[in-house]
Amino acid sequence: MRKEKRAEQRETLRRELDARGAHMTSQRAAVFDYLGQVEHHPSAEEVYLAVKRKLPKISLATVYKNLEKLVECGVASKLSYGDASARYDIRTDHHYHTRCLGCGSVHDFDSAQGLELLRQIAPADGFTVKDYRLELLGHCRKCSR
Amino acid sequence: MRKEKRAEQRETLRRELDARGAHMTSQRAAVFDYLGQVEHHPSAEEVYLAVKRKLPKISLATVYKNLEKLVECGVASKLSYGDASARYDIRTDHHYHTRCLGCGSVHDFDSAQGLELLRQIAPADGFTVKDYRLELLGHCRKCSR
DNA sequence: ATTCTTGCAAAAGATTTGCAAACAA
DNA sequence: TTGTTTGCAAATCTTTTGCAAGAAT
Repeated sequence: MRKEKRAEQRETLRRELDARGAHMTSQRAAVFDYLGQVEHHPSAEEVYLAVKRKLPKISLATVYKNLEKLVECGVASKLSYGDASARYDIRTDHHYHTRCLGCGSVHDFDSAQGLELLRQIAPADGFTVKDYRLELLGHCRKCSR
Repeated sequence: MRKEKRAEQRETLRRELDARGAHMTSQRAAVFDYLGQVEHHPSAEEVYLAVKRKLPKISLATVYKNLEKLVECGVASKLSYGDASARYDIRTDHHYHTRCLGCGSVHDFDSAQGLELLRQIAPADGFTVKDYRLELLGHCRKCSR
């Protein structure tokens, strides 16, 4: 990822933290940066192990607290719809996920017409749709052989 | 639900159990029947509490084991994409769910054109789509006031 | 100076497992 | 009779919480 992009993301984070009277800490920044660096959507455990390499003293509880804070600030989202642990995603714009039935990996995919098509699927009877969650289950390139 | 339908479901269960050398027990039947009776998608805990009224000696572990076995037999499915505990659903045909952001309830909804529309959303690059999971988040009739 | 965050350990909630006795085939 | 299932308790896994010390504003 380009440097400008990272700086821009950091600014957004700072703004959102300020708006809530929250502080910026090295642990929080590290968790945030890691989410921004990886292509996939890691579990809290994975974030912990990764950030630990830079900040050996960090605890798993701190990682959980920070992930929750990031979601609260709207700079990350939690993908709880898996079988095991929750995954975290730095994107908050509308997109969907693929989940490999072989290795369990979760990845993004975008669809230009997606939202429009989903709107056509919406039910009527009294339910007000606020958001869509779409996950494609199948096999990734590696696992399909 | 009509009696014939219940009997038909039981037959399917029996067939699938036999095919796997599994046994039919009163606990297993009770768990299965409860799933077939309710309109919503209960958690293991709820199934446990309900079945306990008929079989006071049943344990939560047994309920978990049976729910897993039913999924394994293809006569129920597990809806793990929530924030808290998993939900179980006796339907295995293709349909979708609504999840209320207010009360957390999960319900079915069918869509005639759904599958066709979803196919149009599918990504290309090396991912083989086996199934779709679509959940609509919003507010049910009760919670939207 | 004040408020927030950290790290630790303990707690909590959901689910799984080991095992001897009970049950279904 | 043989293999499966049950019920119990203990174990496991993920996530949350209480709290005193440390860091950010």
